[in-house]
Amino acid sequence: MAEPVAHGTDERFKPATLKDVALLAGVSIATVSKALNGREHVRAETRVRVQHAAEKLNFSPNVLAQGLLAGRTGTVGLLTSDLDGRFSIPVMMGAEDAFGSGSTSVFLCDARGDSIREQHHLRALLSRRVDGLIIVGDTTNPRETLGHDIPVPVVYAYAPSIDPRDVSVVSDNVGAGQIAADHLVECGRRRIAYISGDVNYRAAVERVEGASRALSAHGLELVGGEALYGAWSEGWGRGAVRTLLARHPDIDAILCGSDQIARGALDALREAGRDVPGDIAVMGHDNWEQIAAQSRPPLSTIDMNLEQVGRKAAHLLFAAIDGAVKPGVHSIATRLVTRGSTALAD
Amino acid sequence: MAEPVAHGTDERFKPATLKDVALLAGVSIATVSKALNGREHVRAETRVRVQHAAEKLNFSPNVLAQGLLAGRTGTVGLLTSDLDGRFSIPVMMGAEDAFGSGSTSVFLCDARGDSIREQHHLRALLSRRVDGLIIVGDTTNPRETLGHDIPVPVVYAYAPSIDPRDVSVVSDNVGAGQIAADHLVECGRRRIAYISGDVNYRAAVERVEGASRALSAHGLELVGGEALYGAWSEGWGRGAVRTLLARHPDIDAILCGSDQIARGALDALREAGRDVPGDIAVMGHDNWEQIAAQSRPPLSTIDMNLEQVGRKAAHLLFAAIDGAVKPGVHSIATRLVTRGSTALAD
DNA sequence: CTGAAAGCGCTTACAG
DNA sequence: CTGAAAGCGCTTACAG
Repeated sequence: MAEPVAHGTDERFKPATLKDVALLAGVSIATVSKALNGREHVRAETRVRVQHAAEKLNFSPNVLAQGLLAGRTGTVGLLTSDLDGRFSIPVMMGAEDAFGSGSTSVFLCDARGDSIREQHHLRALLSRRVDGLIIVGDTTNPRETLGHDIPVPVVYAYAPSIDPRDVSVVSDNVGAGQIAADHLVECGRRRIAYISGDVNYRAAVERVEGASRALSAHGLELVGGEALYGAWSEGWGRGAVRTLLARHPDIDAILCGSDQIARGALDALREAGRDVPGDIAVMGHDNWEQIAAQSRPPLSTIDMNLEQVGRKAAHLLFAAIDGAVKPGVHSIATRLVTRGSTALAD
Repeated sequence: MAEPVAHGTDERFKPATLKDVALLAGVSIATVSKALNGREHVRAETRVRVQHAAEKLNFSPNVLAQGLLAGRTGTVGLLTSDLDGRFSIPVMMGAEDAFGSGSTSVFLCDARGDSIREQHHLRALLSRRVDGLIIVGDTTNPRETLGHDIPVPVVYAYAPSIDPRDVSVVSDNVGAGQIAADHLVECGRRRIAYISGDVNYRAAVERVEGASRALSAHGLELVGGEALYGAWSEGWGRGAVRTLLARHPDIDAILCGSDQIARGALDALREAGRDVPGDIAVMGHDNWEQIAAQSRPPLSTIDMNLEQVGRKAAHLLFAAIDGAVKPGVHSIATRLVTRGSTALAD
């Protein structure tokens, strides 16, 4: 039985090159290139012989060399500030999916919210001659631009660039608030309170804005006249519910700025002996599966379609690589997901 | 004011090359190369002149061309089957961190658990002449090997390869169970029950095994003689607690196979009127921040040090690229994280 | 239909 | 100390 030996640099054979294939097939490397790339002016018989030789040698073309010639590498950089985040990951998945199913490979760089590290990665990516860049933010708040002296197209995803001349893709948070409020009204609710998250997040404010706008359209307004802002936590959700029940015991729905807040709200309502959805309906935002599906009752919420944000960013980047693209902020529609917490009482 | 025009392929200037720098500095491209790379045999004065020219042209060497010469690209492939997962992401973060802070760039590929897609990505990665590969699994269960006719070194992370001739890095799940049980015993608990997850997961079984072993060392055993296996969900945690309280009302601690299960257990205990940690201590596994820190009380748990798993995988890959590496499974120690749910009753 | 040659951007012996 | 030449692996006009 052979000793299990790990590969070392020395023993490892180099991959076959055009030259090797040419030698084996008994033709020139130019002919091999043409035969393998489906170019015309190659005799069918020759082409087959070359293909056999290539297969036998397990030949796969060196994409670096091709890229050097073509002036295009077929690579893009995905520069995130937060590999950790629940929100940036789905955006990256969408982008990876859009690129990876084609012949574009993506370089992953995590700047960890540090602009020094971002510059480092940016330089490395440009040295590798990526064809374009996607910048994935860690919050919905606008971020500073990378500038306009970068020699390749750039698309900002999730967090838009603060500079309107850049191309950005975001979820439609105003629309999300509207959809949520409309759903509650359709479920027959009229006394709707809003427990929002951290007021410093644009998403928090925009979702409230959308909800208020939708209620106005129905001749309604938020209970208490405005949303309660706090933190993106279950604790805040629980606390806010207690406040709310004391001040407005007759509410029939609570719209929350996030699923985590909603989860806290559900727990506090249950502990206060209020029935959901019979007595009070509850909704969240984000469609964080692990939270929303596991709450009691399961939570109706808004899916921000983050994978779509990533896919759209990828497509815009392709377009920009191929030519000009209209700058500005592209907004992706969100989607209602109904679960038990807003079930109709029929 | 200038019209905001997005870059198109045509108008975009090509990055400067050695030739451009040579022209500007009035020397040959060979001299530029030597000057910029700190090679000797260049007059100090000349070197400075070249450096100035390079700066002026914003020159950054084309790493593709360098790689073509060197036979090394300074890139690695990170092939995951599950970009979605709470567990694979931290592993990837660790690997990205270890590579990215050096001069290695990482290609991200998500196979989405599909072996066709995995083969597709594998081929693409090899065409790009990556120097090595890290395969990140989606569960702790061993996965099939990629084989041994791959021309670059491969390291498996999180999910080990089923083939002992491969190099794998995993968290020490047996050790995790031991640490958890030891902690409960140190907190003065003696009647410890175990609510595990899905029995088909190796991690579930190994954690139980570690806990049982640690208890034996203290002359104890699990309440009921064995662990309760179920699902990785809060619902299972709640249900199992009810069963447990009915059968063994005198337990003083519950060790759970995951934080999610523990979260369910905590909720059920509260609703049954049992005090945690006064009456019963509760522990989880995974240190899933969002769950563990937000439970009532906050949850003591075991951190699986997944970033370390990723970092270790990166270092092993480096070693393998530079020469031979001892095959086998490398196990990363886990770490106790104490919060309120096991606070000492003093 | 086939192949020799030039060239993508770089580095490295080797002459001068 | 400096530069002309060869070569990494490929593709693309251009001769034959």
